[in-house]
Amino acid sequence: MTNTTLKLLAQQLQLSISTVSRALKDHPDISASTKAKVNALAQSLDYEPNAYAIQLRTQNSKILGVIVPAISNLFYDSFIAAVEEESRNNGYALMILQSSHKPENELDNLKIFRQNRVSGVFACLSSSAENLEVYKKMNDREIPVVFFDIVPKDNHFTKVRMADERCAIMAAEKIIKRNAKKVLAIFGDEALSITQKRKSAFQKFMHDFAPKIHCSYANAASSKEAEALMKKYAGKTQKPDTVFCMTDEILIGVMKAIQELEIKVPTEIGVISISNGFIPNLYYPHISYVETSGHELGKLAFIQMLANIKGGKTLTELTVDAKYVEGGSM
Amino acid sequence: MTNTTLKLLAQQLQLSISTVSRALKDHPDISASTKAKVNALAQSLDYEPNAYAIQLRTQNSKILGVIVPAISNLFYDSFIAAVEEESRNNGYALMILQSSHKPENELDNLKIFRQNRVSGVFACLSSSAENLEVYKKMNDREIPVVFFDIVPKDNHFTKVRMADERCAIMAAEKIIKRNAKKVLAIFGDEALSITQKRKSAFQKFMHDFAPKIHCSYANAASSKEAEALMKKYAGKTQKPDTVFCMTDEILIGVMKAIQELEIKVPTEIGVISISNGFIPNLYYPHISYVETSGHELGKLAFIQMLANIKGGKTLTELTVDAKYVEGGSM
DNA sequence: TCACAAATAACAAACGATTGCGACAATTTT
DNA sequence: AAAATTGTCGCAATCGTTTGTTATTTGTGA
Repeated sequence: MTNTTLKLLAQQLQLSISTVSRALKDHPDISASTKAKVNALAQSLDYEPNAYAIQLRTQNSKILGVIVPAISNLFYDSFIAAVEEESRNNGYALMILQSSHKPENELDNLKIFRQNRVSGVFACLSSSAENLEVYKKMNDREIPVVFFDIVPKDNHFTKVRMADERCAIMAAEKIIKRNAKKVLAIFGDEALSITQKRKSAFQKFMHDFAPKIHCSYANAASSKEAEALMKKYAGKTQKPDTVFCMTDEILIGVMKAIQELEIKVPTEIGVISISNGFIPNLYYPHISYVETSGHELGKLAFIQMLANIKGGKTLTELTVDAKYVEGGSM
Repeated sequence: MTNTTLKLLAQQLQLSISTVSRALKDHPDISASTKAKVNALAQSLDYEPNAYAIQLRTQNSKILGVIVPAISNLFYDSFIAAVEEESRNNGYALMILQSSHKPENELDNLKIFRQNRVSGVFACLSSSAENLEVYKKMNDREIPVVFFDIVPKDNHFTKVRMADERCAIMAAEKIIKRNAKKVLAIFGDEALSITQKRKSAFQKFMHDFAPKIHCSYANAASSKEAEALMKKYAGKTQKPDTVFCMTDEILIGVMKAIQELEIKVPTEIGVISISNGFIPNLYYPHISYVETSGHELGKLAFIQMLANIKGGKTLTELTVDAKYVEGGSM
């Protein structure tokens, strides 16, 4: 079946294309009776405007692009879910691509976005190497970019992220309150700015407010690494009595080690993490965590995007605040 | 900055638009020297063809649509990740929408897909009410639809899914092997065809090959429900010695109950589930499961889509086989 | 030198929708 | 009754690309 077009409707009604077009959008120039006829036929022929023709004309695609390192990720998929919801409510559709942590994919994806003339892009940097040139190119094309979660240092971009420093500090506060003596703090991929922020904030806070607590700092880029680290430290004579996990991945690895070694939580060891809550609540007792909500972040990002699209430039860095959720592991 | 178009290139080179267009795609009509000049300028002016104009001309959008009940789902997001990867490798981009289990969203989403003239749609039914009219409409428009996971009964569609009956039977086999005496089998949303298939296959198998084993069947649409069910059955005088969980959600609920009641796995109770493996491996001991890979299914779905797009109609139902993964819970 | 064929590039018509402007009637105003 | 206003609608250009057809140049053989 051939698609119904304005042309087809016009022919059948013995009207001009422009009249049909105007009738369909309730233009005052068109008489009520004509409008009725046009609408009736459009309905019965199941007319649906061709989005491509419209965008070619109007230069406005009503499509937003999203780049995440990986879709299969508890944080990002809740972010995406939120953005998708907001988008649909506002008449936008989403085009989602994953960089798989590879800069070359990131470039490819951005190219696809440019070719499809998306109205805006939500981007999460995939690597430490901030090749911001491409993003500047997007700005040249007047395609707004809203960075989320892992954002560039450069101040020329709109950014939304969790209050990373606050998260780390909240965790540190709880650790101090627990009267910990020896802490193992495991952070994520060292190259990422988000890791650096959290780590330095955590370190500074512990140093300033609890210099007597002995802290061991480590980085783990995967579950496996975290598991190995935990096992190593648990084997030492001076075992840690509290462990801090910066990400879900790390928490999973740490818990694998703890379960395998049959260390009791929270009596033998306290556990605290930064998470959206899904993983911490799978364990028993539930792991206490500082909540970072991908959902909240998604909503905020969308608001920023809309502001960017409509009102021109709004170059700011906004953060979503965190809150502590008591499990039973501290 | 205004976007570079063929027109602009043509003006600067004192050539016609058609010549520039042909030069860019290495058409034999154009001389090598002209091609070189055109390519050089296109490069330096960062020319990128307007996807909308192309699609308007060629009626081919190179965009595929995906509808899932929810993006935040361990199974679907691995499916999406796989499809996305295959798509990018084949020059397609993905438009992803979620129905949030609401039929009205499903309709809205399909409308968006039609308006954007996607080249094909991957769909997972969001409800028991199979309102297939919309999908027939897609077929009328010659937009191929590949159903995945939760598929319609109708044979006029292309479908890929897990070998649901096999999954259930494999689990049943393991339960019999374990010498279970009393089994609690919890299935998912009763209205879904996928649930019905798994349940009836499981029931029939248990009935035929182990009629002496006492089985209790139940349905749980959420984690909470599963948790409540497990607690209820654990409180009975005749406690189940084995529990089967059809989904990750159910497993999560069941494990909450088991952990809270401090029931020992696998000595006091055996646990087996159907999953992609992520959740089962978080527990200790690992939960044994029959593996259903969203990744595999995604790859298969993409192959089917490509066949549909290129070779016309291929109306078949393909299934991805499952395998049993030994944890330590049986 | 002329005719004839390649080789090269321009013309023009689509694809489907939007929109400023002008055309023509019917109606109102003076 | 002539002029101005209003209500309806059509014409035509435009967005950026593709592609069938035609026009122009260049080179070849007789």
